[in-house]
Amino acid sequence: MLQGIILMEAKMDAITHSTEKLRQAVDGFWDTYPPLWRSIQAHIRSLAEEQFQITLEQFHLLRHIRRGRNSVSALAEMRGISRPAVSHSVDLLVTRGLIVRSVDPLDRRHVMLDLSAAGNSLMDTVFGDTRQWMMEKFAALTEDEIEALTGSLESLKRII
Amino acid sequence: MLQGIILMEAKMDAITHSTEKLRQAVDGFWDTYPPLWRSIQAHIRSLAEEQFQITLEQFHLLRHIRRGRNSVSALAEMRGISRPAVSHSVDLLVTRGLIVRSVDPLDRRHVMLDLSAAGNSLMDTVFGDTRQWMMEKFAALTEDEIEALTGSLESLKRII
DNA sequence: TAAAATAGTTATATAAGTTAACCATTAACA
DNA sequence: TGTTAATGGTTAACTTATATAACTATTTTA
Repeated sequence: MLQGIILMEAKMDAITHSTEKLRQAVDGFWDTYPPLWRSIQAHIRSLAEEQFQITLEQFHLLRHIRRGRNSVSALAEMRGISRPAVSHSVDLLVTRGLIVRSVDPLDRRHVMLDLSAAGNSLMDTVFGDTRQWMMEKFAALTEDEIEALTGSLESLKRII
Repeated sequence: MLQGIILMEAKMDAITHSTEKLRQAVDGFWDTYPPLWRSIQAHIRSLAEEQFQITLEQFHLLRHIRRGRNSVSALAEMRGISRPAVSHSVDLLVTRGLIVRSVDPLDRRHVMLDLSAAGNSLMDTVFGDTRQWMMEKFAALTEDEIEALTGSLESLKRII
């Protein structure tokens, strides 16, 4: 009986310990990622708006189209917004000549979206520039830190 | 001279190597962070909208006010948006009774923003719930991974 | 003390998002 | 096979979030 209590206490200690580390990771996340993400977004926004007159949201739509999400529904799910919202933004991007709509002959309900040549070159520029900028930022880390970061990103990707 | 060329090649190898790792980290970031952030935002959005009828943007304003960014200008800078945009959103939140405006007696240009009791309790609920949810997600990682993650977050925070 | 800077709001406009209602097409099934 | 249900997308009407420009009030500065 006494042994049982001791074991239980040991176990509770372990749980408390682990919970504390989890909480630390979560709080670290909130301290770090939102500001980092905001600075990346700010960089992209100024590039995209100044050089190409598109908004950040439009950039993200183009990004997803480039990665193969080529229907309104898929984009809506990916961005967590409604289909009408995507439809509307797609309108703007088609008007600006950055994407093209075409009907899928295999399922005529489905509208296929693709980047135009202009859209592709815009993305090459914005993404290439942003990657360079991020690499310069990350270059302030040591080799070990970079490796640890890459590993942590892999871990996170697994649990999404 | 020959030795010089060999050294140079060795150095270029080293640079290429490091650049490759940097690029890998940056690409890993883009593969991981946006979907993770999106899922967190989706969680908060449904909580905030369903239980409290506030938008995600409003939640983030409340979050910054709670963390001590108590002026329109500070919030605008923090969120990377214009002061009128903040001013407008603050109006909505004041109307909903979640924050209170008061004039700083030391500088009467400055409007001080604070969470009301209702605003604080809303944030306790939403943030507490979200933290719990994230801890459950992170619990799928091993102890080592959690420690590596916390370390990586520290590294990133340093370079923002 | 006049001019400049700072903090915020108001006015006006656009983009981005919502839900509801709708059309066209395809799939399901009785 | 012909009706019904489901899917993919758009349109309509509305709200929220954002911008820039112009403004008021206050404080700082030269």
